[in-house]
Amino acid sequence: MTNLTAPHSPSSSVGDYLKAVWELAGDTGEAASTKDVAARLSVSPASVSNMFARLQEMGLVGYERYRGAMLTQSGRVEALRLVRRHRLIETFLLGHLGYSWEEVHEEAERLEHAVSDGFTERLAEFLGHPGHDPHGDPIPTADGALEPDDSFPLGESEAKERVRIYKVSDEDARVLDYLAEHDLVPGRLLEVREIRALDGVVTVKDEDGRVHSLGEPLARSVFVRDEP
Amino acid sequence: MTNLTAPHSPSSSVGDYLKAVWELAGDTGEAASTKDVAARLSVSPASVSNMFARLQEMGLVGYERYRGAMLTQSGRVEALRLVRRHRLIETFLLGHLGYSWEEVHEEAERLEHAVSDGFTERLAEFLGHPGHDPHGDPIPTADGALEPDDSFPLGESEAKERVRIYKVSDEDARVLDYLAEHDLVPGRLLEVREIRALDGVVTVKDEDGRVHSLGEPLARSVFVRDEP
DNA sequence: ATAAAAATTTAGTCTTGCCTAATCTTATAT
DNA sequence: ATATAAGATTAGGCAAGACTAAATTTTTAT
Repeated sequence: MTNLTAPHSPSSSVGDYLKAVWELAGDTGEAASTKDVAARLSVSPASVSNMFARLQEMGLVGYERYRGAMLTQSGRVEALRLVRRHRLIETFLLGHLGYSWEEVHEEAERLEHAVSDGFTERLAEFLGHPGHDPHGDPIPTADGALEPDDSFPLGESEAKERVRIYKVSDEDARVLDYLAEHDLVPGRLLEVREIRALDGVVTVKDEDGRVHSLGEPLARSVFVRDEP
Repeated sequence: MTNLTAPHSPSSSVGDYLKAVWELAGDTGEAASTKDVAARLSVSPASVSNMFARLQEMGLVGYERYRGAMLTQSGRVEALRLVRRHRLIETFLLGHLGYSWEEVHEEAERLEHAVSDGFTERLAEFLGHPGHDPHGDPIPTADGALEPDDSFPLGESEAKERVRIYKVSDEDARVLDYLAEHDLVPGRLLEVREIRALDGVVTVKDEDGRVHSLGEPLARSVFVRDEP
């Protein structure tokens, strides 16, 4: 095959696996399981076993049979390159092309394998070098540094606290749409009124004085940090 | 393989071959030869024979052994979809991301296989639905119509004619750079002063009164139309 | 402690595209 | 008209990645 991918860039499949391992096990020191990676990539477990072995050959993961895989240093770097691409592309699609939350992930997933590092950096320039994507997730820098994320779900905060929305989970597009509609977006300052243990409903007041009652699924999707 | 390409979209290789056939034989009624396609795609002739047979299976080309391939109606539609993508992407890369002529082709070539039709149309919207790419080549419409191109090389015009630059050949980036620097870009109005048969040098005067003498390689790269 | 369930790996295929080497057709030049 | 050259095709392989089915290991539940 004519190699049209950038030099040193592993194939797009390899990248998918690395990113899946990163998303599942990240920097936790845990290994990602065959089953979880298979589910995330919609691929059979057998394919994952196979790929884990190959990734180890390439020095991108540490892998022990029946124990799962964890990223090596170079695997992490490679994964973060893809994450950077993905988040920059999402930022562009949402901010400039009018994509909805629903559509954006799939397109970005496809594009992140096709663009070069050169494209990525020019896009970053075009976007004004954003530090976070529209969900609030931090964008790794070109040299692989990632802002530490010490946010926690709104559901785990305490009444009376003042918190700032750091990110919103990108798992469910409907949740995202609801939150966006109510202006519960990254950067927003909230005052926690009540955390009801009984049903997990969280009541907050936003900067404009509006009060929101969020059930457990919503409260779990909003990640906040304490505001001094 | 997880199918991440848009529905109904042939694989990226298939698209490359269709585009190559279109670029080589276009609507001329001629067939594209194995050798030419092989050279254009940097692939062995054997691979081309193989693919021609497969493309015929799929109804995308008409193919006769030892005679080459020509696009069928549906092959042409598919090729033009890719050409549309390619030209829109180039327009974006050159106009908004600061790419140079030199870099743009390769990146667009890679991207055109990764983007969906949805992306393409949103990009078109973002760009203001341009009818031509920055070289002047017409961009096929979403429904596969392509503006007829009745331009001819500057070298074949006649002295005293007033002509307008329609497009510049994208074959040689150095030529492109020279022409851009001297403002010999699509849309420019020229008055042909002299066509010297001896060495093929063409002398023109541009809208601002500047006079340019273009040797045969340059005169061959500038395509013009008669200006009434 | 052990049987059953769940997770993982191995083994064997398939498809897409590419390659080289060998053969066959067509075109060209005497 | 025919020998040679050029072009195209066939045959046989290889690699990446995916799959299913069967075998194995680990975990869980009694």
